[in-house]
Amino acid sequence: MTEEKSLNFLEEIIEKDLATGKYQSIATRFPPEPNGYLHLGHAKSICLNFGLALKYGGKTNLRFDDTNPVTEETEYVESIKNDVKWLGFQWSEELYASDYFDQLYAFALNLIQKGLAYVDDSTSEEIAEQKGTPTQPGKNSPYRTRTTDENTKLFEAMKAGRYRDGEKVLRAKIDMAHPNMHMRDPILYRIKHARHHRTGDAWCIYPMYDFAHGQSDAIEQITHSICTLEFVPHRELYDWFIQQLEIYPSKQYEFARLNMTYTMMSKRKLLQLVNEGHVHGWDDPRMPTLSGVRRRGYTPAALRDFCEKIGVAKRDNLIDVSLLEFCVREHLNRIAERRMVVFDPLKVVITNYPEDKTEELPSENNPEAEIPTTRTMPFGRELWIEQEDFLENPPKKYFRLAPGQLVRLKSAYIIRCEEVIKDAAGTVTELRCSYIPESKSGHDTSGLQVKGVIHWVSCAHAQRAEVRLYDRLFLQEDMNAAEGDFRQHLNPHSLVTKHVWIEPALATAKTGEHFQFLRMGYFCLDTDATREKLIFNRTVTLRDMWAKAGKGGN
RNA sequence: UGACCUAUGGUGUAAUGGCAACACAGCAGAUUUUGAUUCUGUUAUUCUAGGUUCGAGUCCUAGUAGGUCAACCA
Repeated sequence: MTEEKSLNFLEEIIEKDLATGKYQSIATRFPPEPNGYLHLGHAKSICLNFGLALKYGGKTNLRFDDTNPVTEETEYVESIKNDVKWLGFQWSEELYASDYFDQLYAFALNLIQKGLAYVDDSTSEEIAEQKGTPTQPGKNSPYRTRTTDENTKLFEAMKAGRYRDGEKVLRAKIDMAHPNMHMRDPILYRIKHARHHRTGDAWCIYPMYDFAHGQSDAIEQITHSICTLEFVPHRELYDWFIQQLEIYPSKQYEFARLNMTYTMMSKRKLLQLVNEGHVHGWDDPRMPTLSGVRRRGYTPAALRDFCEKIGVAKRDNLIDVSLLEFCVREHLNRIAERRMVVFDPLKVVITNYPEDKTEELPSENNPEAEIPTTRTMPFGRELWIEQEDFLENPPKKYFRLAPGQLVRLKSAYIIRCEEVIKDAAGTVTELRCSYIPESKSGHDTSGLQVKGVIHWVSCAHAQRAEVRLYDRLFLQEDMNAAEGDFRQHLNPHSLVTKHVWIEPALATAKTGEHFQFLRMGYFCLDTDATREKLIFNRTVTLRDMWAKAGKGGN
């Protein structure tokens, strides 16, 4: 299989840079701000940055962009490291923008010396006023003409803590009429008397993103600094600092962020969902966070495959969530062991099966496995089957149980429905069936051809468990375009809890294991589960052509 | 009424001036002790108008549409 994969635009740039000898090897970085949990959008960035370095034999740093002490916490640092590792990537160095505070301060002084930065006493409102608008040029600040000496002293005083928050800022001196708003004397440093998660109280001035990011890249000699499209206008500033400071010329490249149908990726709004109790936490299995999808049962391999499949480009996109589900199913189909679980039980009594008899019937764990293994399932006279696997008046191509009709109990026998028992209200409460002894799975000499195969559990041996069924969090396909408050688009049925009957083998299920509940979907043990109370999350449903055709009823 | 980015099936992504392809989704069929998986087939695509060229999805110009930019956030 000669797989001639075409290159994405970043791979093309890198291959060219390597071919021309511009770089001997490449260096990328994944630069999250530790102010929240990572989500699927970050996964795309992680796979990109680490994937590129892996492919071209380079390195990737994990760098925390921690220049704003009031939003950042160590808790987030730990969860981010955990998520990156879980996704399957190993960073070269763990670094922090705050590692460079001394260096960044020196850079600022350098700019002041060159007459390219000044201390401004304007209020934030005044500075906003001076900026102008995209269609109108800005105005120079009255403090723009301060001398180098004055600026140096003032900036040192800012650092020394002689001013309150907001009293002064350090600004670059560029061009207040520049067509790019980011070039209109951007703020370099602001005063924040706040405790930083790593540097504590050592600093009361903190660099802005634009004054920290490119320089951090330069310090680490990042060759390809890859970020999302909204940073395109920042690139000019990024290059300007590097040029004026005469430091390593890292280059910034931008790609389109991930958008997914029925999903929202905004950190701020996700935080709102958590804080307002619409979900049960950052790791709620309905959340698009990595901790959420992990708990739900998505695998790192499936996520990496997904990131590979969605590709990388510069145009806005809205990825169909069914592609993600496809990737998850494809992986789980290979690795998940099969189990039988009855969600809505209907009792079946096999009238010609001895009351005191129990058989241990082998059932294959995974038909996809190279080396097949089996477990045994106890079979007895009384069984639970799924309510929807019986219909008193079945439509044309209904392969399941109906009065007088045959079905196979998976890995067991073929049974025939002989009698339907109902309660006073006319609800079916029990089926009395006969089994065909010669139809035993693996030793079938009955010669019967049965189209329908259903799952079951033995009443005498089945155990209880809770099952949590998840559906999309939002009803609107494109949440970026959704009108009104995003919360009004929440799906009220995104979580449905059921109490089900599980086969005995499931009693020893462990966290991190993946199962396919036959015909019901892929499941994993939830982190809330205990030995006494088993709880399973539905990771994803199975494809279901029958239900899709609307023939499943209900 | 500015600057910048983008425009290929329903959704993504390729095609690097030379036969518009791959995946998902959809539809149809075969196989199947999961109406799963697997396999086969199938529907559907270059924003518009000019230009360059033997030849344009690709290059140029203009238009149109969508997105981004005016935090002491990142």
